Amino acid sequence: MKLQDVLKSDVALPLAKRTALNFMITNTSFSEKFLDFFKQYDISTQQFNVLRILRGQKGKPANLATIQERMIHKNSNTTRLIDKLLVKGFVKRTICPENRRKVEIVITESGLYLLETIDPKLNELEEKAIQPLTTAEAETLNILLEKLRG
Amino acid sequence: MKLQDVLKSDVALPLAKRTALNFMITNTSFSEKFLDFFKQYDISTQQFNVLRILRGQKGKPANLATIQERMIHKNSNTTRLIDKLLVKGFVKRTICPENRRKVEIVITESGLYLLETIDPKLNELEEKAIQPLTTAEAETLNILLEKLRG
DNA sequence: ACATTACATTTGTATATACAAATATTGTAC
DNA sequence: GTACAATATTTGTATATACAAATGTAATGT
Repeated sequence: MKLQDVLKSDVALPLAKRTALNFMITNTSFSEKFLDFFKQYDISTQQFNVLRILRGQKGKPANLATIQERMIHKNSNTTRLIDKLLVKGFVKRTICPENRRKVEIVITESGLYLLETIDPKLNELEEKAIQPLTTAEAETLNILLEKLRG
Repeated sequence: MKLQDVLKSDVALPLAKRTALNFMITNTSFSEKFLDFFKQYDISTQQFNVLRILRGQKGKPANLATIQERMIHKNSNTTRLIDKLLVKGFVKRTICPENRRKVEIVITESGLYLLETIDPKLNELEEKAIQPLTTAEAETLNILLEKLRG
């Protein structure tokens, strides 16, 4: 769908504004797909990301600051996000014995199992999402996105 | 900043996953810029978009359904969003006399003035945001984004 | 040892987002 | 003209996001 169709206008926009709008619109439709996907597993995109970070720790516990640092949206409330995962039994949280200010968070068996269930389905969704692009186009997009971040 | 630096890992990711992650990360840094920008005017990105839609009506009142249809995030609560703009004096809301189920929303002088103040500054921000790309790269990005939406 | 500062997390509060249910009004079938 | 369906918006509720203030703990200087 072209930008003009979304905006219901044929006014020519300057390149910068056009790019910004195209980017936001594409992101909305893109992130909605992932939101819908995770809904069936009753977790949010952020909760999934935290579980993935914890799995990457390979058994080593992570404290809140470490998780926050690696999250895509750093401003969300990590304490309450972990609370949600605790209630669902996907993580364990204990106070760090060496430094009682810190907490140690690890992913549970149940959390690992959830990730294993999600993994192949998510791969499918990702493949499907970039389907409209050829391999070369997708590679170009990656380069442009990294450049855009500066 | 490269994807590996963000993820603090050198594991090679499949193209689809890499693209999805790159896209989300870039969008986060991108939309944060706009969020910060609008903060100084004490409105949200969505509120600004609604004001812009209303200005596009050129005096013709818009009802809620019309606004919602043209919004980028269609799922947000348009009634309460308009409430906020009402309190700030940027819009007026009256019940449509021909069909009392509908409401008629118009932008006020104060709302138009706000947009005129914001416009040039926003243009600057947009220019600055795509600065890392050459004109040709930005054009390519636009094409790829539209393709990606399908 | 005591006060001060730094650190790590939690809590409070305001707003935003998402979706379902409720309300009010209009249109339609009989 | 009354019941029922359709339309348009509002309200309720739950969760998510954003940021500041509060809490509890450890480190440092004197």
